[in-house]
Amino acid sequence: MPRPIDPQSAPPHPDTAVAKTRQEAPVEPNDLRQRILDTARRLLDEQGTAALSLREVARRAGVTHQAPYHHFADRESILAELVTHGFEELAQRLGAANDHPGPARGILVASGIAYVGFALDQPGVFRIMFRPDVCDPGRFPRALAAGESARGELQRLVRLVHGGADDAGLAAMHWAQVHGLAVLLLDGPLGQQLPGLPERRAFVREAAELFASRVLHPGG
Amino acid sequence: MPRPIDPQSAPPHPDTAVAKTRQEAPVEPNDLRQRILDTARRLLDEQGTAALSLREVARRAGVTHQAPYHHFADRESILAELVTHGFEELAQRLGAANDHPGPARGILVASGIAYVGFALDQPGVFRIMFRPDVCDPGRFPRALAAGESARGELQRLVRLVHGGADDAGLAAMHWAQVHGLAVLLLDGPLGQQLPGLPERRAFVREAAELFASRVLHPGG
DNA sequence: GATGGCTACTAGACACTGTCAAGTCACGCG
DNA sequence: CGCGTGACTTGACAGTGTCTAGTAGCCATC
Repeated sequence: MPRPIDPQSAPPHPDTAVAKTRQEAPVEPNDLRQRILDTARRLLDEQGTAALSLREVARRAGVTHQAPYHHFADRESILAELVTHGFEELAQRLGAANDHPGPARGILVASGIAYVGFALDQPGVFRIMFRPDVCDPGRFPRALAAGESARGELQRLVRLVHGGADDAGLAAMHWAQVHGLAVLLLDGPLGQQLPGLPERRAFVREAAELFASRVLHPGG
Repeated sequence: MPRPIDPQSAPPHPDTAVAKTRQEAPVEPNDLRQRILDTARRLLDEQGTAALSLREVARRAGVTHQAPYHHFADRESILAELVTHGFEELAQRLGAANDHPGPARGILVASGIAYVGFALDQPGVFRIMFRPDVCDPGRFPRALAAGESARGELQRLVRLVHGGADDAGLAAMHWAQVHGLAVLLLDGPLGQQLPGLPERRAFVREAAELFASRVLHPGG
């Protein structure tokens, strides 16, 4: 009874011999698991969630359609792993922006650029990171935890920028701003208007500066 | 050769006799087309895009799995029709908010509430309105046009609120704010935090007021 | 009143999908 | 040597979107 691996548990890490003396694959350090993840991420970027089929992933990885099931419980588990990694990287990028020295305004702009930059760099993963129907947070606590770590960085940003204030409304406003910008650039009208990546990045910087100038020195 | 209906073309509107003297269905004013759309919308709200199957729609509508193909070219066409209606309703709601008498601040708040309110009222449709992989704007010009009409209302809002200014950056900032708020409330951490609809509406009002107060009286 | 076309379906098939169950094959260990 | 186990393969099943062929009822026309 070769039970499939539990979702989100650590990989078996079996140190299985690298030199498997296979004929077809010259190098292949064994990790089909990693190859599956990479292939899935590429397919996600190219064609979107709906088009991502486990069988296509297996085909591109050069194995049969059932091989992925030895490393992942089901399709959702693969996506959940990508989502988890995505949130971890997002948190790291936001953290780096927050650690940037300088005035609050610079931190704010850097953070916005980091958030939207992540979305532009990894559109496929970003698109499924906020979709409970694709990756149910209840089923995948590790993904949830990674998401909350990213959220923690955003709250740290708010404290840094607003002089220690820990206002939920302020935090929501910042998150909504960067998230909305990312979504509209990826899939909304802003994206249709700005097809090239460099233009998009320039626009993000501009928008972040505008937002910072409006939000940091309120008058009302 | 009973060609299926062109995508996004007007329905045939055949005025086919209401009194079809069917035994099973007592009333049924014939429009299977409308029933399909209603059923699809309900399924979309309940289970999301991935779970929406044409066959399930047909089953719930009490017809065979091929009946929908007489009214829609394919699955995507059904979704595109829902998206089109969604953008039309969104534009109408935004227009009503813009027409509201009173100061700029009130208009701004009403517009934000209208946008996010639409997302909260029609989550299933809202979720697919900004996903080109679900409804390709190139294939469905009517959906694209409806989207641009909503966008026009948002630009009108910017002009109303910022004294005639027609700044693309300002418009993007506003749209990103309300869109991000909607997405995070529906599928993001804000939604997990605020499970009930009344709390969500209250939060939206609060966030809109905060945003308005910050944005309308900048200091930088 | 029979004919033919039309609309609005039904019925069957196909390739494709995710997933379950059962094999297979090399390897390490007693 | 046998035996379990990890890493697959093979085969099957139900469910899906969509293509192709029908067919039942209505309409105007000859």
